[in-house]
Amino acid sequence: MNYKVNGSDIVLIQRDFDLDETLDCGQAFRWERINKDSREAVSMSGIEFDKAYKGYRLNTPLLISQRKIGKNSDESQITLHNTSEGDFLEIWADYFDLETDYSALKREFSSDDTMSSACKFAPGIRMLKQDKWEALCSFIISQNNNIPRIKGIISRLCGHYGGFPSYDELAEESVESLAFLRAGFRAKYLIDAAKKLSEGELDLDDIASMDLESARKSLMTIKGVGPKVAECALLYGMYRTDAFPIDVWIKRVMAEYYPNGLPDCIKGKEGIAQQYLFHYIRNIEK
DNA sequence: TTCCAGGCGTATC
DNA sequence: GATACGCATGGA
Repeated sequence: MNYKVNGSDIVLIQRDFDLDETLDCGQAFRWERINKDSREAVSMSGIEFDKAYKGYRLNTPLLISQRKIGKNSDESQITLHNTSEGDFLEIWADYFDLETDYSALKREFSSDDTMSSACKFAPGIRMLKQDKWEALCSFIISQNNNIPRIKGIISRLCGHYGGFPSYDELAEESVESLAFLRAGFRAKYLIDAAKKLSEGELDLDDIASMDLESARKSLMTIKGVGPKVAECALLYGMYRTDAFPIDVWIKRVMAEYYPNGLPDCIKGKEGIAQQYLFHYIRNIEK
């Protein structure tokens, strides 16, 4: 992994990484695109950028920007602002999955025509390796819900606690005390998940080490966690790339392109492929 | 007004 | 095991 430390910034040259496609594609809900005249942009000490986001992994904040290099290059300069080399190596390199070669991955996927189109449509998608608890909560909230409202609920949750609450904190709450979230019927599910973890009935590190089927079953003992949410918790929170969440959009993909099942070229990486397909089907028809 | 959103619990057959 | 329905909320 190639990077430069420039004062309090970390600078890398990357292909296969677009901030819009990765941070605003429905896998994480705490990233916000910032304007060029915002307070955050000014704090970047005059560094030029095409696009920039601020957000969090659990309770670590980050400001990240992207600038295309040259006219016809597919490379970008990615800058992580106001961070440290320690946080970069311990948190962000892992979070942004920088050790994975997405060019090679997309070549493999592209032996299938639909996957080839999906990869070309958004070549800068990467899987985010999110925190287990944050991902579980996020996708409990996601059920029968739309992305802007998911973001709103999570934003109110973090605003209330001054950061993402621990499961011990959430376990103390009640449906009434969580009314400010306006999460609807999902509030009781969050509380059930928090209680099971807080009381030690479940342990997300244990679940992460289980075989896929046992991990699914274990997660689904939480009220409000069914097949889809369990699959998302495994994929986004535990980087189980063989997990394949099927929501209304992926159902459309299956019906339209894969009536006879998924292609072999995504085997073992179905979850990553799913991210390209999800983005593709949601945006091509617009 | 009705429909829908990164589903799930429950009742019923 | 399959299918039908209700569920909180808010934007289109």
